[in-house]
Amino acid sequence: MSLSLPNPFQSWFEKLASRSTLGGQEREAILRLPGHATQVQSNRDIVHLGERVDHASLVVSGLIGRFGQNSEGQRQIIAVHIGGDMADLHSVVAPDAASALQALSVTTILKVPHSALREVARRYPAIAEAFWRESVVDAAVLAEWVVNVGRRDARTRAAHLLCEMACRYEATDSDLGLSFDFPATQVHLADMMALTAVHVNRTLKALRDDGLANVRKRTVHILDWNGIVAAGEFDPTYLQIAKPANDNGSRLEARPRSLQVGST
Amino acid sequence: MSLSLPNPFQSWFEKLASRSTLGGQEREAILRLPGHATQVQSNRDIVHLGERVDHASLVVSGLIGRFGQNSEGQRQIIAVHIGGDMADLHSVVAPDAASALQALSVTTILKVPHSALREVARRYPAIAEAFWRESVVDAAVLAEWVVNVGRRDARTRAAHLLCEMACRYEATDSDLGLSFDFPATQVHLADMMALTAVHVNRTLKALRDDGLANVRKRTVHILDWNGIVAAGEFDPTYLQIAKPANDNGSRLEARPRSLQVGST
DNA sequence: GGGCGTCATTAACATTTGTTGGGCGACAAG
DNA sequence: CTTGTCGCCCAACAAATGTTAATGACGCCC
Repeated sequence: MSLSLPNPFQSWFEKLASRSTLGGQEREAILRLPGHATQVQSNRDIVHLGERVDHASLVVSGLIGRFGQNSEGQRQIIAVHIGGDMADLHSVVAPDAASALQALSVTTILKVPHSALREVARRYPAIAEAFWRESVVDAAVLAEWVVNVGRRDARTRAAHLLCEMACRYEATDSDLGLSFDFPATQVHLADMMALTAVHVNRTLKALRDDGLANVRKRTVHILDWNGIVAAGEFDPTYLQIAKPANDNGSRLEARPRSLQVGST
Repeated sequence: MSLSLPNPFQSWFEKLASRSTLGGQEREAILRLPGHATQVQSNRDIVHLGERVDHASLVVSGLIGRFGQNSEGQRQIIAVHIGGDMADLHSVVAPDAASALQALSVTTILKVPHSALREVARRYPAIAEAFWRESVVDAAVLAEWVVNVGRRDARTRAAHLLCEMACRYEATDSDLGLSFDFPATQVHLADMMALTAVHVNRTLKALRDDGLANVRKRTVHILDWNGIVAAGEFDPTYLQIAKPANDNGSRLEARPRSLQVGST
């Protein structure tokens, strides 16, 4: 299980460095960033809708959801963030929150001042570019969510979400590919997938009955990776997760349907 | 109608400058960017899925859609871009296209080399930040689309889309607030709203019958702005469109439901 | 150890949206 | 002028998902 949470900035840096070229100086600058640790209870706002923030939130452990503007009680989770994710890096350039950030479980975050982030970005252009690229990757995930919610039926949608989370958890710890703690209730899942909670229940039952995945007690067990990838029409390229150097480090066989990341 | 398309870079610069602080030098740098004009026929790809591009596409006139990865024939439009939009600025930091770009009507674009964009970003940190911010605003629009597709019924969804487009067209030309050319077919609209074309037809008829909007012949006429804003639960803040200096320049009364952009 | 709240589960029924199939008008090509 | 295509429009029926309501399991607090 490795001794989780070594230094939150460490794992964030690794994620940045897997997508952007960053040197030793940049590494030092990231690792020396200031941060204020905070623990948040389940279903409590981390950032309120419309609030102007002066810091970004790095998730240390737990689970965070970004909630879209709900009109008449209807909520929609726009994105989720797990340990190692900077949940609102974009707030550095857009401090007026257009959506709320809420803990989906007991979560500990590190509040990182915008001023410090701007400072490292100003000083190291490679970091500025890496920050921009992270925002772009977040947008790519968002785009995939539009497709998921818009054009896939409940079963496919659920399978796709589970595949995405499996890949993301595995990227933080290669042990977590097929079995990971995902502390979201069925109501939360409903808000992610744009379904009702009871239909989520029906759908998860179907996946369980088909031997694809067991989502229970806030833990996800993938029982048949190839099966659930097929059921979810899942292609991980949009996540822009670099392949681990030793490719048997991954329990998850990528199976792109139509495109391959260029390797030149 | 103003003499449309003065200099495409001019209108793009104005949009950038409305959200970011850019000075005279930055202005010059943007205006002097190189660009290769191209005309694209309706329903032709501008960027293919998986293609690696070395330029971004600035829309001069017409309409462009970004298409999500469709699995089994099902298509989903993730975003649309009108004149004055840089359709894939994000490709500068993520050149492998995760989604296709397609013209929805006869469209003319300006291909701007990534090298030139990187150059101005490297040279002017304020431009680098402005580019990042544009990507963040695009992501905010995407987030709103997730909500729209996920949590609003067909009627609300259509009204919301029309409101969004009205605001965006008006931002490019204040005459275009209540009546604008929107050359998307009902099939395109279906792909934007995650409905079938026949249900789009039903829905537009309902909006017409209710005296809210007339969408016909690829032209949109908003008949009752307050009515359609209410029907679409529309709050324009996510678009991050600055208010014009003389506030009676706008035919569109913003009517935020729950939050106001900070004005300090 | 009992009571209480949250979460998961299921059933019966209601509603929205999709599907199929057809017709009509505009327009371009022959 | 004829034919074919495309886009819009509509109706009848089918399927997916939402709604409401009830129950049981579990953990927490007093």
